Amino acid sequence: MSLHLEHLNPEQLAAVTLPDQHALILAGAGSGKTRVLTTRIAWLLKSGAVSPAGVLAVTFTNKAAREMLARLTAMLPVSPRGMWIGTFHGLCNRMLRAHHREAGLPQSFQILDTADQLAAVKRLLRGANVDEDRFPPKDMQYFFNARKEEGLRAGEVPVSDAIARRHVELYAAYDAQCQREGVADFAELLLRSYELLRNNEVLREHYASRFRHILVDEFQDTNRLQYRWIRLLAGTSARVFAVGDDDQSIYAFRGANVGNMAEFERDFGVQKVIRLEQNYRSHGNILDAANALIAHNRNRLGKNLWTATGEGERVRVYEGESDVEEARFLVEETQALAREGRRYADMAILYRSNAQSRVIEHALFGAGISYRVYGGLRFFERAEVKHALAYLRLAANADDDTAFLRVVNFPARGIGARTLENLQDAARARGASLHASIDALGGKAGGALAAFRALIGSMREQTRGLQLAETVEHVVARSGLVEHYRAERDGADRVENLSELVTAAAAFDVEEATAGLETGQGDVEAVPVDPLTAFLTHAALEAGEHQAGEGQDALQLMTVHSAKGLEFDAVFLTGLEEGLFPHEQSVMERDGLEEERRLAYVAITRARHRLYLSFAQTRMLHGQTRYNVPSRFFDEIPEGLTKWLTPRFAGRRRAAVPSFAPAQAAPKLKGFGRPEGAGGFRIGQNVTHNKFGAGVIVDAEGHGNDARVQVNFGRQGVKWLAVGVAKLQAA
DNA sequence: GTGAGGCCCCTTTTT
DNA sequence: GGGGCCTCAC
Repeated sequence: MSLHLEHLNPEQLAAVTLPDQHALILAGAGSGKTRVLTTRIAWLLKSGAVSPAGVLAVTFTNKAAREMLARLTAMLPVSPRGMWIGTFHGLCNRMLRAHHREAGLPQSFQILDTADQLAAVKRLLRGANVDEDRFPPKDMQYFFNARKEEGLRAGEVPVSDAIARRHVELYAAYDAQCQREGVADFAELLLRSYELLRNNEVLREHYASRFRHILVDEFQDTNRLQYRWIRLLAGTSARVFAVGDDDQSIYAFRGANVGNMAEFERDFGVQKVIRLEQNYRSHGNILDAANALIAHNRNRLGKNLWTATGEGERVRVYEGESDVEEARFLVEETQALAREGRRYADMAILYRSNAQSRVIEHALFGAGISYRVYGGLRFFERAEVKHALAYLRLAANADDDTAFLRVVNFPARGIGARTLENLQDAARARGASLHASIDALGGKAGGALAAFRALIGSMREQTRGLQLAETVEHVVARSGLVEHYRAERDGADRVENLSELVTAAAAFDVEEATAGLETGQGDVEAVPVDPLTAFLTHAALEAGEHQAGEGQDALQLMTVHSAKGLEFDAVFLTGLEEGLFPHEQSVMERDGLEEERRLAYVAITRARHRLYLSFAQTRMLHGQTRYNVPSRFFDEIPEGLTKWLTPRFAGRRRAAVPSFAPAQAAPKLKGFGRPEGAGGFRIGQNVTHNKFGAGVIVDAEGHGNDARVQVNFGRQGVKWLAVGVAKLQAA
């Protein structure tokens, strides 16, 4: 076994070879975090401190788990089987399947993804006659998940007023509905697994004595419940090795709690905090820009990245007149880089929000540059695939009401809203599932429902004993989905995806997916595995890689969030405008600006050799033109590190431009379409005012000297000024 | 019961 | 500008 310890720097080596104790590793961007994590595991095994079965390593994404597994496999002489390596949800799922009885779940319980959960919540609210304007389904979904992530069941949530009481009642009803239907949402996987360990001493002791070493990746992204789960699992004897970077915490909005890092230090009495500060990715100027920016955050554990690779090029800055101009610049510049011999796949265009990609895509498409957009719908989330999966879920468990409602009338088979309302009433009255309540309805509607029940029944019968792929093929064929989509104008892709689903089932390795689940007879963790359930679980927990364009030389487009963990030779960080980045809605939130700054930090540290920052004076967003002020983040990067490709702020007196300036959406031009309308001024023009400083005209009315213009002065506010009175000057 | 057109809203995202 | 959802007309 070759660990190549000689290639590690002193801090990395210290982390890898740390004696038997808890540790917190503050691993800066590009500091070799994954390498340290995997080498640590290999070192523990090699030194005989632990056997593979005593190791549990947990990550956030399937991708990170796969990466870790691949590196370990390459490093170890033996297969890493026996170790528990996976995502929080994957590991909790595994535990719940093994101990489903103790956890109070059916062995083949189904997992609701976010969309399934929302559908289930809507159904609940409608059934309970809840006013959806007062209790929006999305808000309720958020409420349930937030409580679960705090580890609270309905009975434990403090109630202060009537509204809160209603929330809690609905929370209880939602959980009861899930329980009745034998389904669990994502947060439930964690909470149920946590409760299982908490309430069952035998199991807790079993796992506490099994896992000697627990390693946690991206620790800054853990939420409170995940942290408590780790604490419980570690018990008093396991050692926890937590790796994270508080400066890269960008998921507070979905419950991540950076505070877990400090809490971990305290709760576990961590003796050793190791900082990995040498960056192996970026050139000096890029790193200095990142460091200078993040230094503006107050709440930091403190860390300063350095590099031995030299300062490299300056950070290039570009100002466009419009988003279209900015996109044109991106096209020209990436083409120029390509001519110099760089691969498009080594360049990335990053943006704050997905809506920004459209203009860029349009320009790239026009120029014939092949590109790949990350994010968006993934394979198992596509409507047609989810429909097919719903039929499969019903074949496995006919009481799955979410799946039932999804396809009972898709393709259309004459079962309308009225019929379903009646059926739901009947089911509620009996406390039974929809499927089990079909007999309650007679007449024509009852007949159509009975036919559907027969279809599901025959799917179940006829797939008994078949291989997984045959099962999927049979169910897809009988569902009528293929005929339905064939008849649609643009249905070809969907038909294609349905056959792709059969292929995915054939390629699905049941053995691998369930490795270690079916252990020896009498083993406490043993669990019989049904391939269909394994496949459906895989579909829910791993929505599928973004397909298409993998491996070809395509320019990479993605949000800053999805760029985390990746690196590129050249990075274009676009749309650096107040209101967009930092986003106006974040600026309002507590600690929101700091998270935006960390986001910018993550973006900047993705670049190896070359970094571009760009912004535009005007941008079309949500169908309206907005006139923007450059991002305050420009003020936070020392001038000496940058090189402006356009005149610095194009004549704007940057110093006077305030750092808080929510972007203004300009109303439709009120008879003010001509460029020189209001006393020589035009919308979008930069102006200065003696008292308010620099600003930009966002609206106007009237003509000549009677005209009034609305000016966005950023922090000084937005003012209407009479052109004839206010001494406005063109900037 | 079904499909077409109107209306609303609009960060970030993994499991 | 555009996608999802709802209402309305057949």
